[in-house]
Amino acid sequence: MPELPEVECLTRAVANAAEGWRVHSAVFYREDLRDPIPVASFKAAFEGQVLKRIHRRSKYMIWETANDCGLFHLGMSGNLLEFPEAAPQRKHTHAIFTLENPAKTKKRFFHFIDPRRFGRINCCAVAELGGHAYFANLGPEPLESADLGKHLFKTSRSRKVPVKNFIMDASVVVGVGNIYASESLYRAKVLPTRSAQGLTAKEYKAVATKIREVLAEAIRAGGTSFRDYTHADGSKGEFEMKLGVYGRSKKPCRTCKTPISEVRLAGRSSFFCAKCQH
DNA sequence: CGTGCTGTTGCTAG
DNA sequence: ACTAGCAACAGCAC
Repeated sequence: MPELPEVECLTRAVANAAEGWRVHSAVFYREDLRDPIPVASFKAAFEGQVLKRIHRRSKYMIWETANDCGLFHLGMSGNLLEFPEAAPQRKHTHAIFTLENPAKTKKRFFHFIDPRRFGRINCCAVAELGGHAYFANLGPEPLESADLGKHLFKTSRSRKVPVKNFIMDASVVVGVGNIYASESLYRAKVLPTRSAQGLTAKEYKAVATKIREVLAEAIRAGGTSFRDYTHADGSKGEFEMKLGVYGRSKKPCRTCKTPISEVRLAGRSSFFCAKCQH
């Protein structure tokens, strides 16, 4: 499920349900995700502690207690869903976090599910968060970076990779995954195949504006642009973002009716309109 | 049955 | 400094 808008929406939902609640227990069913889960440290850090703040950085959800951070990445197929059950409800449930309200009258169960196991669950001290390997080499948050266009232009001067790969590089800017990379370049009217160093400052300003716009719009739509994004009850969310080009190979461009083109860039499907984008 | 895709990211070799 | 290629995995469309 994960690009930035999906992680942002999920993080807000979890924050609403879990901030101020105490971690009663963290149970792990397997620890061989992309990185091994440090089960003992995680349990030692979190069990019995109150979740003070739940937020997002890049595509990581971060759970903060007074001293520790839990780090969750959903990889390509991960989800963190609330169920009314303390026992696994899905085949690929790898961890269950039982939370308790301050009065100890209610419990909530969050299930970490990830069929492909590209996700991550890790932890570190609050004081070490910024220097953690997951965060040490990240570019700015697009939604918090008002001068993103200037940043992209400056950073791209010696980069020959296709601009689509450039904006997907998390050390350049975080949170632009495969879908929204195609979408923002389509809106900015820039071909994804162009060399990053070939774009002008003006073009990067447009690219930056559209990255921010498309991510904000996807968040507003509830992060439901994905084919298999579902809530715990199986519902899809109330509305779905209308994608301009992603997955629309050979279908008419929504602006000029030209059939949408598809190419592979760095092994990833990439979509564009050969007439609208230059 | 196989084959070739799929939302991520970081390592490797060049 | 920069880049392409690949690896990790399960599920699904064909």
